[in-house]
Amino acid sequence: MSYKETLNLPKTNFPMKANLPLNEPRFLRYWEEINLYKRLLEKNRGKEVFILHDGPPYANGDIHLGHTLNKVLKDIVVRYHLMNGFYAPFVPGWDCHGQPIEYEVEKRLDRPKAEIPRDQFRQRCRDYARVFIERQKEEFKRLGILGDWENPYLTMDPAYEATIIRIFGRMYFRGLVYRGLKPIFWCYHCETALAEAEIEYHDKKSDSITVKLAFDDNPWEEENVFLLIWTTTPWTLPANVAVALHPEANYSLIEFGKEKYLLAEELSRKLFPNSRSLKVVKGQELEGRKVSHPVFDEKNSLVVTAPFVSLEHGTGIVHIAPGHGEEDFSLKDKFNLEVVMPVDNSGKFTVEAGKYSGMVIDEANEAILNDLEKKGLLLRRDSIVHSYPHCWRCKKPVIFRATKQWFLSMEKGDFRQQVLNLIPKVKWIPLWSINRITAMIKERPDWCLSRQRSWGVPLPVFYCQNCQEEVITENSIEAVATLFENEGSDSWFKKEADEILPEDFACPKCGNRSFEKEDDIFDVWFESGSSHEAVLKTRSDLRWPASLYLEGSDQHRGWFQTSLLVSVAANNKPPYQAVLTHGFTVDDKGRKMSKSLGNVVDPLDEIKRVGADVLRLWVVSSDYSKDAAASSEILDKLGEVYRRFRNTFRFLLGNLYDFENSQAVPYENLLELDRYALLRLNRVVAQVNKAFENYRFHRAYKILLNYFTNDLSGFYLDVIKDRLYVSEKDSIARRSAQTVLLEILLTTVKILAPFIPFTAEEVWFNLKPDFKKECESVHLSDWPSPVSAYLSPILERRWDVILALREEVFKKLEEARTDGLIGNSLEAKVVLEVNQKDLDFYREIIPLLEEVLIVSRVEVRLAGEELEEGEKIILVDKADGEKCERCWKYDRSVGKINPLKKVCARCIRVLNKLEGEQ
RNA sequence: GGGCCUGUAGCUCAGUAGGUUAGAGCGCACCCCUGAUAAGGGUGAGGUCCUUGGUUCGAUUCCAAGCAGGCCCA
Repeated sequence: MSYKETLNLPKTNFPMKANLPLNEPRFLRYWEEINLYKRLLEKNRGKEVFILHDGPPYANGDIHLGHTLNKVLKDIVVRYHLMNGFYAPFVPGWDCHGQPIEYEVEKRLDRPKAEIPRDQFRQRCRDYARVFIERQKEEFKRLGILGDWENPYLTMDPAYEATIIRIFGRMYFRGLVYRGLKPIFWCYHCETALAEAEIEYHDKKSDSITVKLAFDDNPWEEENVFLLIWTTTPWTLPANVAVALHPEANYSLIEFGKEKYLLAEELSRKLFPNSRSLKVVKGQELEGRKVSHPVFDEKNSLVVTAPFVSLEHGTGIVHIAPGHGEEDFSLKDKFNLEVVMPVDNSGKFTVEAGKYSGMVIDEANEAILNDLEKKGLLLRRDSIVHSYPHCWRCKKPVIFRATKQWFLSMEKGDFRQQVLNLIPKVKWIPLWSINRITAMIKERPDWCLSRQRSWGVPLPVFYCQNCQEEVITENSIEAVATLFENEGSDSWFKKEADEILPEDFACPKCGNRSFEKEDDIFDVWFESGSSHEAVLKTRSDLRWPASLYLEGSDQHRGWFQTSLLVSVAANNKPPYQAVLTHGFTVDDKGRKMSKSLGNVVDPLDEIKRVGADVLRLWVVSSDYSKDAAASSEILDKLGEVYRRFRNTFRFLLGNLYDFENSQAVPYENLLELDRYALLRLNRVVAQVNKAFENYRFHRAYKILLNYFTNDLSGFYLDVIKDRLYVSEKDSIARRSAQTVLLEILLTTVKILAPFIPFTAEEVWFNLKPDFKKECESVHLSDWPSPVSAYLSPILERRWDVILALREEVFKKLEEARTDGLIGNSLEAKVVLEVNQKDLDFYREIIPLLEEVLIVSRVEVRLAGEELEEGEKIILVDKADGEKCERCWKYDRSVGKINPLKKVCARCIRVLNKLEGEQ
């Protein structure tokens, strides 16, 4: 006969199989229906504010795993704060302007860009950005990211654009902004500036020349001494202002016929194998000397040193023209070099180039070489095939060319030092992050704010048509800002200067009233770097400064830095109180993800395969302070972890099917084991809370997983099955356990809610309304805090002993199992032989031990031999009596009371009661 | 090439303020159960703590160099 139907077995509709890809969208719809985000803010209105300010992703392409890592971490922070009673709005944003979108739109044009009016082109860029904003929005929502998705901030919003203008004005009036030269990629065929991404590298055959330059103030004892410079661009020689040596390298003065040459020692052996070295000096020693100019007799050239000088090609001495090279330009400040740039838009030399004026650089190349030859300065002329930048449109070689740009100065008004002083006021997580930002601020050059592109916010600068003065005044700034606020920045391209400026606006310098508009737009980093101002200060529900910025470590150069610079320049304060940095996503071998390696994990695929909650579990299981490794195998393993959490919830739910709040047992009346379970729960809550406070989510994850595995599945839930299933439904033994089960369930489902919001909500759905205290969503519930009343050192010490004993007994039971003595542990009887002093303790807890060890009987007796205190001998034997067909325990009473029923005395009592009820 | 960071079991992570046999969860192997069942339980095997030097009575831990990888520069 089966007694199964007389047991209280678990019942629940919570399925074992999650089918997250199919079910998660249901919860998304539900959250939208109940307007969860708004409700959460309502709940905490007026409470302490916590602002996590979202760093805007670029509005291009689908989200990848890096976005996933970033936004899930943010979401956990936000949800944690919301459940903890903080007013924690989360306004997501997008970075909308910029070259990549412009490039994509340009690629899709059916006619040349020049034939399309600027505002129409910009409209296409705007449409393009919109498409991806909508796409990414849905993708982020699908990940379970909670936020104000109805009202995200966009850097292309008119109000946002207006803020950019006003901030620029503030920085300008503070004297931090100036106009200067800087070399950029330039295609003189298309007559346009090019961005890095518009450059293709192809092999090109170039001249490779070695030029002799005499020392102006010959420091050598020898006569006829020349320094040998090497270059592949003779046409840049008119712009020469310096020659650079490597500071650490050795330079050798060698004898060649009647002349003596100076060049890098290791290269001299290659170029002049049979020559004699007269002297060797370090590059450093020659710094500050002057040599004759390669082109203009009346000028000279300064000897400088630079670590980028190559000792692999040429002579180890390079010609420096800050107007035509980025590296060359970088030496400008250190050596106070002039930026000479005698080339116009079409690649023609200007009057500045003297006799070469009017020549296109290619013709000039020949002329310059001829002149060098005539003067006897051209030592060698070869050609070289090297990788050289080419224009993506016309495919012709491009040049580097200095043009007028707008800069934020790091030095004016002691700005750099001001920023450096403010860095320590921010909390940087992890700690090393402060070193990185500090080093970068220390070293960074002036910030070039201007770009020669179409898709962005125009620089609000006017130029007087009469005196050429650059005009930026309070009035002009406000006029532009207001215009952008009302009509967006496209209006800049639709209107003439006089339509934008106030009516009787006159040049402050000459009084003239006609102006031209600046053609350049802002660097997009300036736009995103202004977000704290454009978003936090303009929305009534937000607050400046932000409580936290949370981004990948690359943002030390990017957003962390640009935001800091903008904020200090405009407000004299950092825009954030704390900055949290995370690593990058890599594959399971620690390598970066790339299509060519074939190791890319696509979050959208994984959502369809394993679900967002499993993906979120991956985020949480990774230590974000280093790189996060992902692969489908790693995610599969997290699927296993997920099932542990899920099945435990299922068990908890199943055993509460007949429980009501009114049946809860007061703490004082709980069985000891159940009180101990509450104690453990509270230890876990305390540990988890500490981990959350320090943003150590992977620690919280581990604590919880260990708790579910060891404390719950491996111990408490396993042990109390007997009580739950076998005892009378309404017995105190059962209700005591259920009381604690409910507490465990409610506590853990809340704590796990930020990690796995979908599953937590699914659990919540399966809870009786009675348990939920009218919370329609687990996310609207309050975060659990530890209950100190549940902690008891005495109880804890007692159970340390019991659990240690349990471990020892389990080893013995396993031996018995291997020997074939028992199978199920209920087939066993455990005999403990102990020291006289321990006898009472163990005798007293025999019933507890029988339950905790899940054996049919425990006997305790005095050991026959001498034992130390605490020492014991554990014996395992087959249990006496017969197996009770109801509770499966072995007992001598089985079949004794009623020979027809093979059940034990305890079960008879329950059965009689049940029959009596019927 | 430079700055910052990372490197502990197959995987994800603890840990050692320098000191007996370096831990956990997962995975794996073997076993039990069949009343959490495409579940649950038990036991166990896995480690030159990246490498090499140095400091020390003693180094996975401190120092230096190197290797591998990541981010940012050049």
